[in-house]
Amino acid sequence: MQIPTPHALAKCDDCPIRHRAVCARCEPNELQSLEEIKYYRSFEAGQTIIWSGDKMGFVGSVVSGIATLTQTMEDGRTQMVGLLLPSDFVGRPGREGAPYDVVATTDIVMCCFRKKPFEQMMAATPHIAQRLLQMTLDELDAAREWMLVLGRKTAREKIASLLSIIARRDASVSPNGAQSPMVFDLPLTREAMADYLGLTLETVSRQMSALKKDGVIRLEGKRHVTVPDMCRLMEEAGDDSDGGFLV
Amino acid sequence: MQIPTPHALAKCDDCPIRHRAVCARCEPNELQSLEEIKYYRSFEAGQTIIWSGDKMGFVGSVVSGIATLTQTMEDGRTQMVGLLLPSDFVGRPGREGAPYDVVATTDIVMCCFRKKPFEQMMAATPHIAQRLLQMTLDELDAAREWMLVLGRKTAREKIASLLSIIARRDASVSPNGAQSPMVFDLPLTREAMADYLGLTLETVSRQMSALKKDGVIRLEGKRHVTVPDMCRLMEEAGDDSDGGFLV
DNA sequence: TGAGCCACTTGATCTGCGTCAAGGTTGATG
DNA sequence: CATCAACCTTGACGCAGATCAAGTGGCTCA
Repeated sequence: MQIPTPHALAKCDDCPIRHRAVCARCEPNELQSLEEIKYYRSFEAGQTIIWSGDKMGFVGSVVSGIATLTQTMEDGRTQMVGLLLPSDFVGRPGREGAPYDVVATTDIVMCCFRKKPFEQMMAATPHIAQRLLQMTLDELDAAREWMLVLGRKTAREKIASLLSIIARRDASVSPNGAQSPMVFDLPLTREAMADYLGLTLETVSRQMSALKKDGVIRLEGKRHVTVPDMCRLMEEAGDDSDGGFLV
Repeated sequence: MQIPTPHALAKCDDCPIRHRAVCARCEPNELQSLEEIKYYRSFEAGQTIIWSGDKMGFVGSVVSGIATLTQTMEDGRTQMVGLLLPSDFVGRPGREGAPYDVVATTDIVMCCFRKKPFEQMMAATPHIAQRLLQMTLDELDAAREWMLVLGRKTAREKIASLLSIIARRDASVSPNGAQSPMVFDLPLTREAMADYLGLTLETVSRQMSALKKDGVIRLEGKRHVTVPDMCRLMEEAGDDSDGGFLV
């Protein structure tokens, strides 16, 4: 597994893997401080990174791989409440415990900072707190957008919404951008998709088949998706918004 | 309408109406700067405070009354994504437009700061950005808790969850705290409850009747609710969490 | 080569909630 | 006091999606 250079991670928006908590505008001595408290952790697919309620001694960014945030009721019903893709930030400066399980769904590498020193640094470096505020506002927007999906959309619209989010998120990373046709690999099992969408895995499977039959998507194997026409997909999602920041 | 004194609003956690964006720890000159950019606005029940997409030139706190954040699809389906009760913060420092409609559901008074000067002040006063970050994390937790409600709970559980949230929120304000039996007035119509819960108003009405028949709640009129046993209500809500910060 | 497992698909049936429709209650207004 | 409009309740019925169940394809491992 190749680890990106510290330098690349210290950059922000203009870097393919944006370590968005910190920023190219940092002074050299700030970057130096970050270097000193930085380390890498990797997890295998299926491993739980943090259990709900546990203390979380670090904050960090996803370097590669996928993780999910999930909540579980006593009787086992689960709802995914967040999807962490590369460059996404994890952690809650100023908070003790984690409010939900964080689970690696693929092998994953994270770039972490020990929490205490990071918090001290945040207190001393105003623009880091402001940057985190902006990122948290983004997450809040995504969560609220998702509330509309969960509360008001049909199963077919839910699937189309999820595909559209993953496709767009993928496009923002890939070198050729948002070209039709879009091609990507689903990072989630049918069950994980169901947990994200408040559906059962059978319904997910049926709706995927229906979208395929209707030519909205093509499927090679179970995970490799081709979207011949993104506009069509977004219509199916009931999405008029021209691509708000979703996940 | 009696307006609270500026002094009360400038306090934070220990104040009954916590103007949580600022804080008792502010220096006198910071408070003075806040005074200079502060003003009050009131709206009538039903009035839209901000339309989705419009520029929002202020940030502020709810002083009295209730407002909702709602998202709407082209075909008219709507989902409430936030409920603003007294002391809640509205606004997105560093952002231009509003991502959803903000609607007054009762007559409402807000204490506002013009956005530009507030942002400047935030840049100059690190602890304000940190305080806003904490508040935004709270909102994010609430939104994610709500995703579980929307995605996985039954209609009956949804209603019980909403009642439990409002009751607890009410208790944290009222002088006698969370005593059983709890008594409060629903600040929402059946339709607004439905929009919050991803249900129809008929289903809300039916489930309210069912909870009443089963003795979980008592109703005088349509809005005045008595909860003889909060534990019972929280069981109905499927809530094991001992009262996380929800709305 | 075959056994076993996992992720997924597909079918049959059931049910919770939406939809449509008909009242009931309350409070404001002339 | 009558009228009207919100707001709410209740019933009958239908359907989207859950549930239960059987089967498929591809992978690993012996």
